[in-house]
Amino acid sequence: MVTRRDVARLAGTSPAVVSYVLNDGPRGVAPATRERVLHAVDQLGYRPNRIASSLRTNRTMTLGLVVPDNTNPYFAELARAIEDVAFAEGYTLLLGNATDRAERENAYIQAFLDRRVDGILLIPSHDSVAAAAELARTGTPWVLMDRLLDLDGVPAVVLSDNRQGGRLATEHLIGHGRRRIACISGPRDVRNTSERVMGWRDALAATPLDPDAAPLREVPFDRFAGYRAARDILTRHDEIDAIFVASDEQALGVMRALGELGRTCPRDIALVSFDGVAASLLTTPTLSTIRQPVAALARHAVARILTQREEEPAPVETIVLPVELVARGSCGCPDVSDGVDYLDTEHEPA
Amino acid sequence: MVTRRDVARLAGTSPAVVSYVLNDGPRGVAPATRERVLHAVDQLGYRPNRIASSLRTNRTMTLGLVVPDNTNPYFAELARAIEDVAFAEGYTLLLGNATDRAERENAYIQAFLDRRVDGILLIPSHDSVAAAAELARTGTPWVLMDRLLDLDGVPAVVLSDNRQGGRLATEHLIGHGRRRIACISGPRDVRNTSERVMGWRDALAATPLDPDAAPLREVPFDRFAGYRAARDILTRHDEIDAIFVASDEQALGVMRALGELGRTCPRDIALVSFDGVAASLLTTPTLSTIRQPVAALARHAVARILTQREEEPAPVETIVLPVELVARGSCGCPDVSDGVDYLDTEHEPA
DNA sequence: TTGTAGGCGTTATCAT
DNA sequence: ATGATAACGCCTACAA
Repeated sequence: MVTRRDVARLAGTSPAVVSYVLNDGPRGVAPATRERVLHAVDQLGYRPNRIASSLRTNRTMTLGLVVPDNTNPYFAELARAIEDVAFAEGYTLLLGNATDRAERENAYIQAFLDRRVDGILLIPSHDSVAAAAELARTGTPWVLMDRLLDLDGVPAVVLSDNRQGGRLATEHLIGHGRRRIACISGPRDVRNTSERVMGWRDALAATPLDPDAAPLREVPFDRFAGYRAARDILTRHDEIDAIFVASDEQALGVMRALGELGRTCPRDIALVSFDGVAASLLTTPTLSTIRQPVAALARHAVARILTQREEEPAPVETIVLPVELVARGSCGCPDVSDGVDYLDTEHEPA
Repeated sequence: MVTRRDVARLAGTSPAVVSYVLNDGPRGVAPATRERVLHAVDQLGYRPNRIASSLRTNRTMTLGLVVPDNTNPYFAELARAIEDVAFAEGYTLLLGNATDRAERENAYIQAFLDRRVDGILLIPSHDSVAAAAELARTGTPWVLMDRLLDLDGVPAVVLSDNRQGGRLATEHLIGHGRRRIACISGPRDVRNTSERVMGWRDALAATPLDPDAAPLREVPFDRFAGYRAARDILTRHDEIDAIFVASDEQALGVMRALGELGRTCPRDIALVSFDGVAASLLTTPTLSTIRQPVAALARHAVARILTQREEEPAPVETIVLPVELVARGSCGCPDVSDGVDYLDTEHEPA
């Protein structure tokens, strides 16, 4: 391994000077020396050892991200957005998949802490975070994403306006003349989900349906669960003419169920879901959905961590970003029927 | 920050002994002392600093993974499988999204090398890997995954039997009585793709179609490209009655195109695709596909890296794993039509 | 069985 | 402007 020493020797100077050149400071270096150093670095193919540097500076230029399930397209897209902004800031991302299990979530947080990451972004799998105390103890900057939590000492939360999204979706269905609107939502111990349900209830006030008696299923965030819930609702409640689904993933399963039950979307059952993942453009009909501002969420979360490093106080704050209804085919709006629109569609999250 | 020193002081012993206890060696510790140390560790909530440890031992217990696009479900599932086995071995995964760009792929490899990861798993975005030389120079264990490469000094490659897969898929379509079978494949500079095309050509020998003249489109690995290619083929070649699509992602776009063009799948156009991602279970009809052995690929790749660390010689090897045809609705086999099968389906990769 | 000390490759301070 | 040198926290060979 080639170290700074070797470079210094070849350039006829001292190791410290090599650092000054490579780090542009904290002290100046004579142009001639600088030149010799740069040349030696090049010749030897020297690359500073970031481990040693981290030990010394207490910075790893690494961020840790824990997601409930990387295989879920929404988290995949969010992770990618986060990685993009982290990369642009010179950071590398450690990734942890909790696979929806608390122990694993915890194990990852510990692993990240042990590796002295500069910050942790956490999308919690459940309503509580076992490692929260540990997190607070070490003083590592962290933010909670996507979901609220009943927890003291959370420095910051970055999420979408879930309630507003649920309301927008449901109101839009009402605008299409639907009055019997069911809801398929995520597990009850995930807070963003109950917010979406509240939005749905808010909007239901304008319909004959009793918000407290309307069909509601709280099931896991995957297609299979969505599929099952839809079959269950539709076989029991014949009057239903629309469903608000709390995630695109679940909506995919719902569409499959509609097909099997001989119901046509949107004619018999209209649908609006939540998230706005790329896959929502590929169903038939295309999925109307509440788009979450993925890129903006990522930007805020990373920015928050980075500033937290520098300044001292770190005021507690909750950042709620607005969502947007994307009306396509599944709600009854015109579908993108001839490839033209479809071809030109930019599906980069805003 | 609490260090080993603090623990030693509280336990009334020396820092070295603390290490011996925590690492189970290399020397024994008297039971009584061990007890006191463990107690002190617990009381202080001490966690060893892995940065310091890494500097000393030259091991980071971290692996780097570079994928072309984490948003592609196949890579997401593969990444997850890799992470699973790495985690089980006590390793944490650094994730790099190349977003299909060579500079970014390169930047990530460099970033991983600088962080002294214990090994790198690389799914190359293109036909060449700029950082290959660097990789060889540092001696960091690495494996190539998913795609072959014309490259000297690649220590190991782990991939599926792409050609066999292409053949299986096409032969199955022929078994359904199809004779005019087009192919939508990945970009030409991605090698696994051309293998799949070769398999398709192999099987075409049993049909009236001239393998060299049969409709073939080589387009990017995303739905939109698949969509466009399908429209293009179907509007030009009226005789086509089946398509072998080189990835599930592209097949999703193909299905959308079929719908828009008024062709029914599988009646008018039968489809078999490649990868076997979870999403292939949710289309209507469900997608017949060549399933890649994701978990096995992950196991082999990680195992290879881990053994490479320990032993010296590291013989060059190419590990080709067999694929499997999953016959569902899109090829003309019975679809999973009433939820029962569907509900019980285990879609965990084998 | 236990304590001491050298060194991993940096960074940054202190003299020169 | 530059050269030496003391940490950073841990591991382990060596001496006691």
